[in-house]
Amino acid sequence: MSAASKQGIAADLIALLVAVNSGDPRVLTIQDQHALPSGPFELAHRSLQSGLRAWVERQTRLPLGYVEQLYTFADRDRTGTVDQRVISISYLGLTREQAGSGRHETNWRSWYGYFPWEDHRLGAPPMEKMLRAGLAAWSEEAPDRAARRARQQRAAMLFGFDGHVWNEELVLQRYELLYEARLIPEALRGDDRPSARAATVVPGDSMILDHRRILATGIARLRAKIKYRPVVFELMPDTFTLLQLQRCVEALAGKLVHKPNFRRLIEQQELVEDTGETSQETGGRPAKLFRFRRAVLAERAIAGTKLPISGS
Amino acid sequence: MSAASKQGIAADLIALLVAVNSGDPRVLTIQDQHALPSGPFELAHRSLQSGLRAWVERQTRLPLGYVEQLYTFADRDRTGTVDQRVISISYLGLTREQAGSGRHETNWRSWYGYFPWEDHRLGAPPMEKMLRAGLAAWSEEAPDRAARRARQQRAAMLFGFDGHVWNEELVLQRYELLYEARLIPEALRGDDRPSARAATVVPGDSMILDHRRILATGIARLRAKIKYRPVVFELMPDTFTLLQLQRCVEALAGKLVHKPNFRRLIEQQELVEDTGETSQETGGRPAKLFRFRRAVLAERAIAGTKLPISGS
DNA sequence: AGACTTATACTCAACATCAGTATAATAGCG
DNA sequence: CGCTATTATACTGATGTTGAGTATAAGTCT
Repeated sequence: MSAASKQGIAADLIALLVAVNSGDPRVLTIQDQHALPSGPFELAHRSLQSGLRAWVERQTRLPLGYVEQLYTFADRDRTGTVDQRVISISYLGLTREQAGSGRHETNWRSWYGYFPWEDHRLGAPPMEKMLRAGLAAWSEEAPDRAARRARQQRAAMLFGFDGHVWNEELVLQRYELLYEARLIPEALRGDDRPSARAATVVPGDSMILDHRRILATGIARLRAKIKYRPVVFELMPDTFTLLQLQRCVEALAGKLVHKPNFRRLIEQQELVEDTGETSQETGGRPAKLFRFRRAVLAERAIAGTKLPISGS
Repeated sequence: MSAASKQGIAADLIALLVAVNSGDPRVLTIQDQHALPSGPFELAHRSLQSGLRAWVERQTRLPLGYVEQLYTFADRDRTGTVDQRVISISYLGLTREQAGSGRHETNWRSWYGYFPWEDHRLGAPPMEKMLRAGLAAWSEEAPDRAARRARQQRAAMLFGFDGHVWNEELVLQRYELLYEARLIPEALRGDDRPSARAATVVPGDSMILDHRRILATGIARLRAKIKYRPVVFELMPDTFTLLQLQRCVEALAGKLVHKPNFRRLIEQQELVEDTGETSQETGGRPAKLFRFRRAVLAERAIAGTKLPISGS
């Protein structure tokens, strides 16, 4: 049945590189642009992943620890340009923040600059009122009563309105809802009708093409993954205190966790080992410095680990 | 940084279509070939997923319920052909088994024909001895003692040797291990050295190109997914008994589940509703017939559901 | 010295999970 | 007709996990 199409479609590899610095999860963007770094997939590459690793490490000199494929997109209506057809294969990579020393100038930016509504560490963010109003208006536009109710329910579930619990993993679904509700600029591109001017546009920077969607996919994946795989450690320095580790998890998850339970789970599972040293920079009692037990990657890269992400 | 490569790379959409029939999970293959149906991605398609849906429904007339993207491959060394470079974007689709009424002749085949070692419903399968021996031999080939131990441990964890528990989700990792250990024919392709002839080749049909890897990816994804999303119901007829549902889950998971607990979880979560009818075909006491409550898709397409996959 | 901050250890209730057992309703058969 | 085999369905107790709270230790800052 196969017989691949011969009509020359181009393929781009897009890298979503994440680091966490002082309680701020950041993504690498191209200087002065809201764009993720990307490069073409070439015939010389042995595989997609090795192709990505190759040019990222060459161009940014970042030590790429963990890398995983995110998603492959080729939507006609969401690239902005209509004529050219590109398949975008996106990857998530975890690293530690360093000066971008590659040929191209790069920038680390907080991902909450693009998704301010995703940070619930200090409770519901201030713009939630605006979100709520915008979504309510969109619900009202539904043709009939049933559709109206369905929209309201969907919005409430995703954003935690009306007693629904906030689920931090639904980043992509929330983004897609806002897109559908035309509350973000990407949804209005290439539409010149006067009606295209949105009544409300929600705060948060947008990105070129569908890069903000890729970022949403990556945040969602990472928020899910830290709960059952020891990937947080890829973002930490060699030695760290348990509170630093907790702050890193909280930064990613966008919500606070219960300190005693967090410590219990980390220690129970023997994910870390004591270095014998302590950190004085806590402001209070000095904290033990720990080191990730790399051995667990071999022991249960597989079997699974658990991080507690619950209420504060 | 971007600027997509202009060098005409072809993209294929590959469909892994799954149905369950009388305790047997099956995949749609091309008649008389161990190959998954695939079609080219064309410029006319609005998106990758809609492209896939279009040609699958046109060519097979199957009602595609649930569809999700699996993975995108472009490995040079695993396609068999070296000259041509194709990006394979694979999708998983759930359906109900029907006569393939499309233009191309198709076949439903048990996926355990390709992965006999993945069926643990009756305990460890008979070929496990052979697997064990093959993997032990591979471990011995390691250069030093540490590497030898690492190989042994990896094999034991993945296959549940030496007191390790069998984790049914690690389908892909097991396949990749067997590939690395050269215990499956795909690993020997394009290698004409005499040493390429494997001492042992494990039972189980292989497929063209890297299709067996795609199948492994799909089985793994599905086994993980049924635990927290109500996707099993896409594979069930309109009404069914709880035991039928259980058998379906067991067929997918490749292991038996505890009946009382299974029933409790299904009913507790209100995933199904009573139709009032009963089935006489049980051979014993007639069983109530249930229907999937489609409403839960709206209620918590999102919030999550749980299926108990534990010991028998 | 005393207030404040952070680290670390321990306790308890609520809940989910695992596994086993008991009873009900049918079919098949001598 | 009554027995057994088979399946459906309901209940029970032990165990483990999770969420949340409290108490104490060891520093810094004023």
